[in-house]
Amino acid sequence: MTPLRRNVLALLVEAGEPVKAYDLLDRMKSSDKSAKPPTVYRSLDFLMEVGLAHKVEALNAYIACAHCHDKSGAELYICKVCGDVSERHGIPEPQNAPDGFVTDRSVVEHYGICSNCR
Amino acid sequence: MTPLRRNVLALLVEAGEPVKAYDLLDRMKSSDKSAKPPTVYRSLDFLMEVGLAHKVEALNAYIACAHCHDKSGAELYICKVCGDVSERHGIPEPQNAPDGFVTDRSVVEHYGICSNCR
DNA sequence: TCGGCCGTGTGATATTATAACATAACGAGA
DNA sequence: TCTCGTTATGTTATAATATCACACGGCCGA
Repeated sequence: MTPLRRNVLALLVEAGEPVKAYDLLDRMKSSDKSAKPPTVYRSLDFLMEVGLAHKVEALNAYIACAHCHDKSGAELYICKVCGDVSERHGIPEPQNAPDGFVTDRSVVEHYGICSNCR
Repeated sequence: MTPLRRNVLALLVEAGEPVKAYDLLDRMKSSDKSAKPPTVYRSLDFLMEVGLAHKVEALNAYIACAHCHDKSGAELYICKVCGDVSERHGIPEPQNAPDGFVTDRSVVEHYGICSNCR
């Protein structure tokens, strides 16, 4: 874990909600003016690789992993009002996969309204 | 259903696999040289609105809906080798949503290898 | 000490998507 | 018929997201 990557992770944790790559980049620039897109994308790739971050596919945004202990995919519940994300690990095996289909990676994102925002 | 939209749908159906918006645009250009990005994105938005197409979020690509009879979300099984997509409707309600969370829309995409490609 | 790998710096560019405004097509009602 | 409102489309530009390609430097093991 290098300082750069640690910094990106810290920014994600601090945000506590999905952050766009270029927002992250802007925040990095306050400490490191030389930050450029590859800087942030590389760090994000690394963090996702080791399971410390997830991409929220339907938002093109990134979050710190709230569990930090495995690299399997997570199931995300995303409030469209406040942006809050709840994360669940241990997605059940898909029940109705086509015959013989072997799943590597699942993207599961539920968009709705959380109890605080109703 | 206008000719433009019908054409976009036809191209999606013909492709039979996820297609990128700009690929679609290139194909549209063979019949309509004036096609531009908004042309294709508007048609896609419409088709998704009425349930005739889906966006594959993790690929930034679009497919014709194989069921064509409802506008609820679908569960997709996507072969990383051949690109084939199987679609399932009637996703079960999420089992482990946070208390009081009301889901509007679910994105469920499983990436793996289909039986033909093993 | 050298060679290789890994991480980072840097500039450019590719890809995906939308904004903003203009024009056309069409039907409902005066 | 006229004209108004609504919906669809045309057009230019630009925003937002992501990657490529190449250079450099540090670290570590042979």
